[in-house]
Amino acid sequence: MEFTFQQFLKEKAKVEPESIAKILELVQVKTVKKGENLLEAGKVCEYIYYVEEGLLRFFLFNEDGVEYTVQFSPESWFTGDRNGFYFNQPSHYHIDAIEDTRVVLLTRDFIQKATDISPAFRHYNEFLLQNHVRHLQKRISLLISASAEERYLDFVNTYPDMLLRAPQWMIASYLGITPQGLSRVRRELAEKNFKTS
Amino acid sequence: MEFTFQQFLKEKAKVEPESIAKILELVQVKTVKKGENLLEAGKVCEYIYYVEEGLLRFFLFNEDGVEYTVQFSPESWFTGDRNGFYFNQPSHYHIDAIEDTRVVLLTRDFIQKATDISPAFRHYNEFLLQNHVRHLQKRISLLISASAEERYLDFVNTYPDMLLRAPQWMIASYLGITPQGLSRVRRELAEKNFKTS
DNA sequence: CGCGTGATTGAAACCCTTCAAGTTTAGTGG
DNA sequence: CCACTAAACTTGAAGGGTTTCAATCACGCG
Repeated sequence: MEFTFQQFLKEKAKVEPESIAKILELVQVKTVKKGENLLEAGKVCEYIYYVEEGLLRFFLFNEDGVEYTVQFSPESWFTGDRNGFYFNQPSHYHIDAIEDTRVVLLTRDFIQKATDISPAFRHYNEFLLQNHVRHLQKRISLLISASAEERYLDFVNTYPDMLLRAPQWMIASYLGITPQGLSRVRRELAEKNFKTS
Repeated sequence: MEFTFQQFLKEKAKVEPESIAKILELVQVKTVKKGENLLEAGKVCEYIYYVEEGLLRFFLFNEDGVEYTVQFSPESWFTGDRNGFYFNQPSHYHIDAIEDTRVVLLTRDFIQKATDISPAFRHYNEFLLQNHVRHLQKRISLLISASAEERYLDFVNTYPDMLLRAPQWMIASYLGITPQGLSRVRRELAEKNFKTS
């Protein structure tokens, strides 16, 4: 489950071995308890977070006070308001811990230095951003064209363990439906599977 | 209306004057007539397109053959399947010309060279990607939380001239509603405005 | 003129929400 | 470890927004 930043640098980003120690010197680690907050709307997002262990949620409130979950970030994922971070502007988003979580904090300065030190890190950072775009585009396609049931099935496929780790109302808020709506979708799927099995 | 790639490099990207000629040497210009195709699903997107004049549409078909417009690209916008382009993979998307259009073709090789030649270009390229992310996030927020009417009003605000340039059914497919749905939204808004004026 | 495409309108159907209960589950203090 | 409470989940009924289907209207173009 756990996947440290060091492992990430070595195995995923394939950072040059001689650079790994240099990069690790530059980061801070922080632990937060379940329910604690890492970013709130109105503040500038000062870090990109790498999740070593635990689970974070990236979300926002609309003007009626209703929550919308934008992203779940389990182990080995990055999160943060990349836009507010990049443009140095107050964020519209919140980040909370759904479980006790250990994160690595990446500052603007860190990313500057790490991309200078390591071409592999620079490339992987670019890859991450491209991947993020791909993820967002898929989400838009689903929201435009798929029913609540289809979106739920896709979610289960993409995040198989999230059902066990996040409450259902958060998942509903990710899918863009109400908790009651999700409850019904699940019941209907259960009935279908019962009939066909 | 028209905004050439040269003007873009100079005024928007603020490319170093001595680099502009070098960069311009590396690009090709292409013209397409209304209705012609620049990219189709299944093929690898070989170019990022800069629109000097005209209007392009970036869209996809779902499995039922229904079209969904992902993005409109008028003058001075970039388009292309950045993901397929970056990962060198077949695209899921199509790009068609809605009007007679003149585009500048940017290859992978070009972007590599231009970012080497000009730090300003590299920065602006990164800025574009970040901006793209911002745009996608806003679209997701709207799709999750806003009604068809709210999405339409936001669209009119963002693309004021698109109503005159693109047929209504394309706009509907961008908003994630049916052409009939959009027609009704427009009628209801017209009735409201009539009452309050 | 006649054809095709796009826009509009009406009626019925459908998906999902809202509101208002209940039921279950999880956490807390005794 | 149990009892209590709050939060999460489920369920039903009614309602709203949007789609679907079908018909009609409007317009540009060969």
